[in-house]
Amino acid sequence: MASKATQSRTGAPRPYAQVIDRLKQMGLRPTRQRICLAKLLSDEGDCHFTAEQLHAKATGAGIRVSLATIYNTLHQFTRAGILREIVVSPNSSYFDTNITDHHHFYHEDRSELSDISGGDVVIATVPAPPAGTRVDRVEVIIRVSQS
Amino acid sequence: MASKATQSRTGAPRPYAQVIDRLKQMGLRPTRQRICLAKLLSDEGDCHFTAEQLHAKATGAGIRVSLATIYNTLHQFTRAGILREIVVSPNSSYFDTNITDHHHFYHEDRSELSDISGGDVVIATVPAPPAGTRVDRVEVIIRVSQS
DNA sequence: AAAATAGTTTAGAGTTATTCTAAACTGTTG
DNA sequence: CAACAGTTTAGAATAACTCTAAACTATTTT
Repeated sequence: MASKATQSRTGAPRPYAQVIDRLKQMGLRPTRQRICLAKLLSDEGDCHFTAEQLHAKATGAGIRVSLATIYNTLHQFTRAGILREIVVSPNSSYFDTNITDHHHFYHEDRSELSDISGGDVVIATVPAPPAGTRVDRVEVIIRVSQS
Repeated sequence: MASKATQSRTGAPRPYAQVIDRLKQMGLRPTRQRICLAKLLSDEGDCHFTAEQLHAKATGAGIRVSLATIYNTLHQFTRAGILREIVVSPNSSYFDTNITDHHHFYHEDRSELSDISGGDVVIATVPAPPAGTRVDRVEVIIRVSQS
């Protein structure tokens, strides 16, 4: 029999079960806010957003959650590896639901990120990291603007 | 005979002449603050710093300049192309006196940038920019930390 | 299933980096 | 050197977070 979390007694589908399990796996108590945000993000598909933008979208979707919780949750999700933080603008931090290895275009005039699909950036040569350090990640950002 | 700006009547060396000429070329009035900052930066050689750091260094060197002017000047110099802004940390913006084509290591634990020399990063494939846009710059940041 | 516990959320205050404002100042031009 | 236009600056303002401590809620214990 399926676990209590993934299937109800009645066998009816439980839309939040997967998300709840995932939160538990990452050691986060499945609170209403975290469940709703995780669901919102997983339903959305690959996307990029700032804390403010997520707050607006959550609020618009009827989720009552404070901006402080948005920030906490974004950082927790990032630490847990289900979100990536991308630093491209001095004005605010972006988060990305696509956690596969990939790079970005940054549209300077629209302040928007878009993914560069899979193997479209190939780095032929990577220098050795300075002595005593290891590489955490290689980031490529292609800044573009209206032509 | 050399221009008034680059050589004095007596033929004595004028340490600020070059810097003054450069400021004029970029359409900026050569004020005491701009002259001193430009001199400080050109004497320093390749380096990376935040606004606060430059302000501290200027103040330490006896240059009386406000933080607001540091910010103004950094942006003017960046617009003029003699400085590059590098966005790597959500906490503050960095500037780079090395304006040649190159990339960076970012030391996450020390919050410090270092240059990756010339051809040490080779990008084999660059995707076409999205329709209607042109590429302003390709940035590679290799994030490293103590190993 | 109530009580106890421990982890969460939140409003609002606090912080930090940066920008704005408007008054004082200074380089340039006539 | 006067007049003008561009600069600088102190201090206020803003924006994006982060912190705090009180209220809340999921989980565990009884």
